[in-house]
Amino acid sequence: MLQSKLFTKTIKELPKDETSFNARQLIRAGFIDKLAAGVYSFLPLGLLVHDKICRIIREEMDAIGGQEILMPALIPKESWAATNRWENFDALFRLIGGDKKEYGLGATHEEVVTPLVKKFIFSYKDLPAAVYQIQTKFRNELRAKAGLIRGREFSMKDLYSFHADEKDLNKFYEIVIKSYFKIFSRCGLGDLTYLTYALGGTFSKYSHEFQTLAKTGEDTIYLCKKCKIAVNKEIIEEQKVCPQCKKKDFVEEKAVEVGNIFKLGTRFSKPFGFSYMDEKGGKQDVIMGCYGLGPSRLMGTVVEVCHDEQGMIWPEEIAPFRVHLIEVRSKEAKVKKETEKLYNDLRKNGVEVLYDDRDEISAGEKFAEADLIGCPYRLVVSEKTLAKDSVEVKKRDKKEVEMVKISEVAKRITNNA
RNA sequence: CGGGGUGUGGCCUAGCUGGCUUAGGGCGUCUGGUUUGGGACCAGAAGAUCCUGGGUUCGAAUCCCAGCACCCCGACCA
Repeated sequence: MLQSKLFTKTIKELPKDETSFNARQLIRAGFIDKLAAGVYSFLPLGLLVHDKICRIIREEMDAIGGQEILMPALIPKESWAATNRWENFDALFRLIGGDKKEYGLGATHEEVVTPLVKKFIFSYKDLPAAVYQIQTKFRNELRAKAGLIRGREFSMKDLYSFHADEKDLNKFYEIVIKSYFKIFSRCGLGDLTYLTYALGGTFSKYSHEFQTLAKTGEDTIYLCKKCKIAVNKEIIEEQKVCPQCKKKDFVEEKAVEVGNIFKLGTRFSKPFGFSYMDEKGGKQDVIMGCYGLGPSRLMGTVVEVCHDEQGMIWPEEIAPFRVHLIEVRSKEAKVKKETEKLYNDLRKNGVEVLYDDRDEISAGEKFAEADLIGCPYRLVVSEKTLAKDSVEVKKRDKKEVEMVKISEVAKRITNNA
């Protein structure tokens, strides 16, 4: 993309109505814009990151047999009433339609997905099944905070699985855990994210959270370094030992909850009468699991964790562009010509490039913006580099710069070196 | 929902013990010129319901009351 065509701009001052690092940086760099507390627009750069996270999630969900669907956000009161959540779900946005009909905006979708899947699944032969969606969720938080970490409107991937028995659910549940770790690794948070035991499973003793270590995190977890798993506050207050090694050798850490998975059992299949016929012709309740992961929150978490004083440092797979190509303005037409050529050449090689082709902007300003935006590779073309028939290559997370022959740049960048 | 803080051009802000404010500065924007490897420089210009409503006063951005919005701490978080 040509940066001269990008309608957003970066700003020098931090927004005063935000304190969280992720919101400040993302607003400053033109990735998002705030409309109201906990409600943000995604601008071109931010949407690119968000969509890349979603793409990774889709790939990993598809890989474990998840089938993507899209459910409505406008959910009639009757659906919620079936599980007594119309009255009991504090964070539900409730609204009234023109015909006085009441609706709740989708905060979670068990009440929709269960009757939906029930229409198609009747037999043990139809099980197991797993469906997921990526959709905007609404939660009427009493207090939105921390930028993208806790909004009132946010994106969420929710996967629901349906099984003939508990054993099959348990098997799939473990597969999802592995899949989630792949997702977090690909998003650059692999080393910082820990499976965390939490209460709240209606069918099993525990639910599980995925907690990413971050100094600015709102959660406190207790990490068992030996087992590489953690427990949350509820657990440590109840039993004070690691569920795995049964020792209480914990390190207290701040973290952000980036995912949460539950074994639901029959909690939703029972009220909706979702059962199946087993091999002997008997009627059995369907056993369910649900698995949440928020792309927008994940994006905010990455910013909290991956940055330096100059700006963001996007992990390669979710960066808005792989390369930020900077043309240092020159009186010699050659510089623009060569940079344009390189831009086209890189794109032909499948490299995503943000090309700072603006004529009026000083080199220093371009560098500062490149650091702020945080693409993994910065390429600089100038009279200086062209004198050596080269391009300057710098990785965002490294200090060193390297001169690379123009003819070899595309290879160098695509090779992941 | 309890407690605290903040609200001034698009952004960051000064002014806030009332009058010297025709609301000052910086960023950004526009015009002209100079610059050209780390958010450049000079000159000029445009751009403001001082959050909203009410009150006190000869006079309110400034004081009082009410409301709204945003941020932070706590509570809450299927």
